[in-house]
Amino acid sequence: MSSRKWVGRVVLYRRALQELQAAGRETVASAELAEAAACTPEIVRRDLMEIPCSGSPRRGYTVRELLAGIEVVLGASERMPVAMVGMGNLGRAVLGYIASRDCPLQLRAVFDRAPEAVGRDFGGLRCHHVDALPEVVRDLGIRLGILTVPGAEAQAVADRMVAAGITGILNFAPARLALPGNVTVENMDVLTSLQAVAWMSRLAAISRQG
Amino acid sequence: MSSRKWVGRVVLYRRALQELQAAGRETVASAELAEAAACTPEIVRRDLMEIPCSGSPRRGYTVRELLAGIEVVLGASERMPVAMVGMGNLGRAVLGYIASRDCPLQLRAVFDRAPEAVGRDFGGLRCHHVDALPEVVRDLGIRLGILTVPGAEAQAVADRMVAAGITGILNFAPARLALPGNVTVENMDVLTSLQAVAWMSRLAAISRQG
DNA sequence: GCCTGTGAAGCTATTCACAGCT
DNA sequence: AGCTGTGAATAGCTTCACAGGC
Repeated sequence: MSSRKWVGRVVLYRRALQELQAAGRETVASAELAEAAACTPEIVRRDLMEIPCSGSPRRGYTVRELLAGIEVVLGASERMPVAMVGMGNLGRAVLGYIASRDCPLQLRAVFDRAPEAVGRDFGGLRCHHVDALPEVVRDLGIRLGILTVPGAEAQAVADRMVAAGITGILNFAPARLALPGNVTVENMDVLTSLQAVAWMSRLAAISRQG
Repeated sequence: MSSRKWVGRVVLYRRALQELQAAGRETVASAELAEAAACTPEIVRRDLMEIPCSGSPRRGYTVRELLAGIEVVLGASERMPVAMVGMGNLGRAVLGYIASRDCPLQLRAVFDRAPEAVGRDFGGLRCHHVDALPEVVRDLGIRLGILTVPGAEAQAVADRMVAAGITGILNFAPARLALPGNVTVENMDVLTSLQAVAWMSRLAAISRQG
């Protein structure tokens, strides 16, 4: 039951729990977490069966215990190192997200190809030329990469990432990468998602009136 | 069978077909489209059952016919108008995607709250103050919105979008929006996806060695 | 009374298998 | 021989229903 969907929801539970903890709350019911993750209480309870914790009837789950359990399972305490290639608008925007407090990953190296970007400082990291990717990634033992380069360059850069030892890629380019099966790819395809909302909302409108 | 997943794949077929057409190809097999969309030939063939087209054995599908069929079904020829709120790094990055040739949607209005952004030109559009959202969206008949504001402001801005008549939102803020059921929301949650790749790739590594 | 934990049913999406056409 | 089109089987996820504890 540790599927992609499961992780996505658990990350949302974690986020909600952090807010609850900051607000001083001690316990929480599955229904409340369900609201935060836009799912049902049953799903929440099933998801939490994979987490070392137990809720008590009438009171719900202990915020502190649940949060600790989630962080153990997700390995959130490890601050896994990440590399990013492509420091345009998008790269800099993503940089902002990763710097946010509740991100359990740590950006350790950034790369670009453009001479005006190389050597510059981004979020405290000096931008390397993308040719340095193999050494840097290997030296720092980085396994995770974020791809924020233009679509035409995505495949080539991804190949170099994989050659350097990266096994997980968050791909923002509007292209499906062809990579070995042992590499996990998550696509953040803005154009596809935008067309999907357009279609889904139109569909909803049609089925409502029809 | 016109689900969210279906649209996502059809958009990818469309993209692949455009490239094939540009390259002068006349026919294409389901296996080739499957590769482009990272799925199986069977899925492609089932997906295409919703499209007005027919493949012929031994030759496959006619690129031109299939492309035309997809554009009819997706309504890609309409150039549906879109509004965007939040013109920071992220907003400007997304602007670049939407301007790309194969995006069948048209950005018609952009908004921000910051005085230094309001009045500025972004991709040929003069940035409005977010307070003008109701009139502008209503006047232009916009139904689709892109939310690229910081997480803390996302819910408030989304509420205003919905009040102004928007029924589909592409949400980049790391927060689940609470909106009426008739509004379609697609979440592009960078932090969640990043943690998902981290987990999935770690899981793959464990199951490979274990 | 209220909330958790979970078997069982139901649903959706994908894969298998293969008939049919050119 | 090669590729489409599709019934049937399967797998995965979600919802239903309810027993059990505080």
